[in-house]
Amino acid sequence: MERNTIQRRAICRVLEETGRPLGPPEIFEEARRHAKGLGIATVYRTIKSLLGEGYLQPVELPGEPPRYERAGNGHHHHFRCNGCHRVFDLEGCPFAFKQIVPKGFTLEGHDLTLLGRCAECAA
Amino acid sequence: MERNTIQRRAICRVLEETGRPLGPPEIFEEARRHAKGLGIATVYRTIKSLLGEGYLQPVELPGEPPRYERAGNGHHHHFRCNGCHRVFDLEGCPFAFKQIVPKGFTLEGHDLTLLGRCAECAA
DNA sequence: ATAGATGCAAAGGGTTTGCACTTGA
DNA sequence: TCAAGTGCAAACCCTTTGCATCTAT
Repeated sequence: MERNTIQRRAICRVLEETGRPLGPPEIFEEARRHAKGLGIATVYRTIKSLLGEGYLQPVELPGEPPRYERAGNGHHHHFRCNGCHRVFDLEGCPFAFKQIVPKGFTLEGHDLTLLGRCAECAA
Repeated sequence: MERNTIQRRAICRVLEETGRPLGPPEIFEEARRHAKGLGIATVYRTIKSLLGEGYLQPVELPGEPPRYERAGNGHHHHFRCNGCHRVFDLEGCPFAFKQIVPKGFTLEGHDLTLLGRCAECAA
């Protein structure tokens, strides 16, 4: 992936503008509007390439297919709305997870997802 | 699912004896040893049935296919070993997640997975 | 001009379903 | 006995890959 193609620009633009983690189908739908005839295979290939470049990072939520967001926002977690199923970034992680780790186990990382209703869906 | 078949007994037994969340392939492999000729479709069908009965509950970890464990152990979280990739139950959840929820959002639940090395793999 | 990128269609991998056969009650 | 349950194979869905064509440089 070295060329600056219409398809690649469209995909990056969607991810920039949306500002929240998106899955391949969502990216496909949106990017297609800026790149007529876009194929789903190109979306998958471009995501893979952008991951390799460090432009994107995967957002894996329990029980859901992977989403992707712009990399470089530091350590953070996510909130998934039970109403619209959109995913939002959360800031801060002031939790001492080590206290529930069994003896002998070594803690190397963690994944936290909060669930509920976003501001729009709570209303 | 009303009959007490060899296949069903084998599947339940594996889940009982292992005591940690298992995925369909893992269940299939083990249960096959107690039920010759067991088909993978039966594993999926039986899991679905056992979920419906409340005998099993799903364990969804980020970026991984679903596992299943016996239901009824109350609220808890999981630890996935980066060495052997097995998943263990954790006890306790003394965390105030609400403090990182944005204004206007309503918190209804959470998923927490700790990652690291189990006692065996840490050694 | 030409290697990289794309679109289409076919192939993969995991899960579900249709159907004839088997089996528990 | 006979409907629930099973095994097999085909169908599905999402993702990846092969290949001829297109295109950014």
